[in-house]
Amino acid sequence: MFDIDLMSRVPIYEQLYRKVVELVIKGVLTEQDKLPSVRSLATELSVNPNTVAKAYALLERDGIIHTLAGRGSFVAKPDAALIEQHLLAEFDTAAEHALDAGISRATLTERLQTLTEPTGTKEDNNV
Amino acid sequence: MFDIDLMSRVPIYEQLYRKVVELVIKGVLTEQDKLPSVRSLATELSVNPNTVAKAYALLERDGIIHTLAGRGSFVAKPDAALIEQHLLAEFDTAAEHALDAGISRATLTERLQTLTEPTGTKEDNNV
DNA sequence: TAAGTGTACTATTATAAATAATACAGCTAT
DNA sequence: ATAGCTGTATTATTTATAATAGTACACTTA
Repeated sequence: MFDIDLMSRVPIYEQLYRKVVELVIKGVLTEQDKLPSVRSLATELSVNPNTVAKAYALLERDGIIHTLAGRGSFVAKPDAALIEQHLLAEFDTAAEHALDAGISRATLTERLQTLTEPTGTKEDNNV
Repeated sequence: MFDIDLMSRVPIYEQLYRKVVELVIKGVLTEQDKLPSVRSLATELSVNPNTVAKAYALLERDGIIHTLAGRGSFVAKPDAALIEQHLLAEFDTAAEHALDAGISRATLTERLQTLTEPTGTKEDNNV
């Protein structure tokens, strides 16, 4: 579920951050879902509790999760607009790079139509 | 020309690598163009010669540039197909992430049409 | 009260990028 | 030939930061 790559150049705490964001985006984690405790997740991943705590702190800072002292961390009300904005920005960047390199808009448009539909990660409610 | 960000998390040698690739893609650097010498570029960037040498070694390894011992480093025959493949792969990834998040294909297609034309980096031969 | 929660703090270790200082071999122009 | 460029290679050191380790505190729940 929260599998990470210890060999990656991107820090573990950042991998965890992205993983949670991804799970929220895909609807696997929804509002008020409880995240694993800092200590339990650290144990599961064979990682230091501080590392998990750092990831949770960043998620809290960015409003992805919220924390109740002594109770745990929970998924906050997802800000769909924010997430969409982020994904569109990444899309724009990639598209602009391609355009700058001389790849035609038509080529990208065609390509866009051929991409596979999303896989059933969102509980298959997209029929 | 080869400006880099010393504060970035991405290593200087990798920034240099990407910069050269970008300049080749945009046509600013073309076949047989001579790159600055390891020592001169290192001085210009206030960076250690070893760092520039590492970037050049990677560029050589990937066939972006070639080296004549004692003469210097020169831009190799650009493999346009390879570059295009790389850019399209990045485009696909960004698009798929957006689709996975529930953003519609139509939204992305529309967005693609509104993106600005490439700026005049390619010597304005794109009229 | 006991056990679990997040948080905070300091100190230490591990890793990798970057630096520093040389040395070597090939080319080029004088 | 020689001086001054080129790229390359090597070793050691410094620096930055991620990750670990250990502890303590305040809160909540059973």
